[in-house]
Amino acid sequence: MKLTMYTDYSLRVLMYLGTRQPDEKVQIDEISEYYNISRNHLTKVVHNLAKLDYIHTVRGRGGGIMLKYKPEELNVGQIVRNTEDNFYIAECFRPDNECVLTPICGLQYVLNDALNNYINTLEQYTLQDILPKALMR
Amino acid sequence: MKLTMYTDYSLRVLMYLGTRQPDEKVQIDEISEYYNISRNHLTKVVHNLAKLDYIHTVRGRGGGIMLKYKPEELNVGQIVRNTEDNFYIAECFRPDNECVLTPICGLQYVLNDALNNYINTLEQYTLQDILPKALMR
DNA sequence: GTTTAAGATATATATTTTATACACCTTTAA
DNA sequence: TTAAAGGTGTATAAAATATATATCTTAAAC
Repeated sequence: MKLTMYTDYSLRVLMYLGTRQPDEKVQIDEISEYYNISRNHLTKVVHNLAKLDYIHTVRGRGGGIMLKYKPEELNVGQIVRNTEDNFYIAECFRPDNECVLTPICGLQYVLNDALNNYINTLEQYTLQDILPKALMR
Repeated sequence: MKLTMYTDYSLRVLMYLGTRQPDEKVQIDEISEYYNISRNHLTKVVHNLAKLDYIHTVRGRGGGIMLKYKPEELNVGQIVRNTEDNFYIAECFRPDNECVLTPICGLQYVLNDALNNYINTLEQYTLQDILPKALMR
């Protein structure tokens, strides 16, 4: 059971931006070098974060990215829910489910209950809570 | 975020056995046909369940497998914890972790908290609770 | 108005993880 | 001795995930 790198990287980008001044523009290159992640891959993560309305991107010379909200306004649970796309805990959660038990078994209910508690826990935290305790340069 | 088929199949085998009489031997072939899963693959799952002490296997002619404990004595959370081997939620949980944030960021604590609540929820259920409401033949 | 520095996007490739297949071994009751 | 059962190791396939390549678009600076 693990989250995708996509979610992992999304959180890291937001954390990176969260240590900066609210209106400070940061370049993707800087972040990719800091984490040692390919620039192209990170660009996609960043693009997705912009689509999700978490960050503001500015194209062209002098551009960069910045948080659109304050760290204490960004909920970790929401971020994970939005960036993680695969919540098919077991076969019975998939669209192509072929398990013959599905109509009569109680597993789905139980796994759903657990997953809800997982997300609910994450929702008790904001980006501010997980921010590194040092400025990242 | 999902469990491996290994865990999924393990639960299914236990559920299958749980609908039978306590001392009734069931063959792997029967289960693999019921679920449409390869016999060889299921054999490994079964073997693992035996190692984990959940089932009793009897080799040789007239053999088969059966639950070693009553369904109400088997905890779903324990089963998942024991059959699922990959709980590396994010890179910072892996032995080969290279994330530079690790020493200073609060993500691990938060993800751990959530995972604990996930497992704790599952631990509130027994095999009896998820058993199919019909006998499987 | 051309150059340069930034993000955007589509497609292809590689890597890793997960699942399955194949082949053969061991055990034990009939 | 045979047949029916589980056990085991290795190889292969499939799926999911991550990365690389290449090229495009935008906009400030000169």
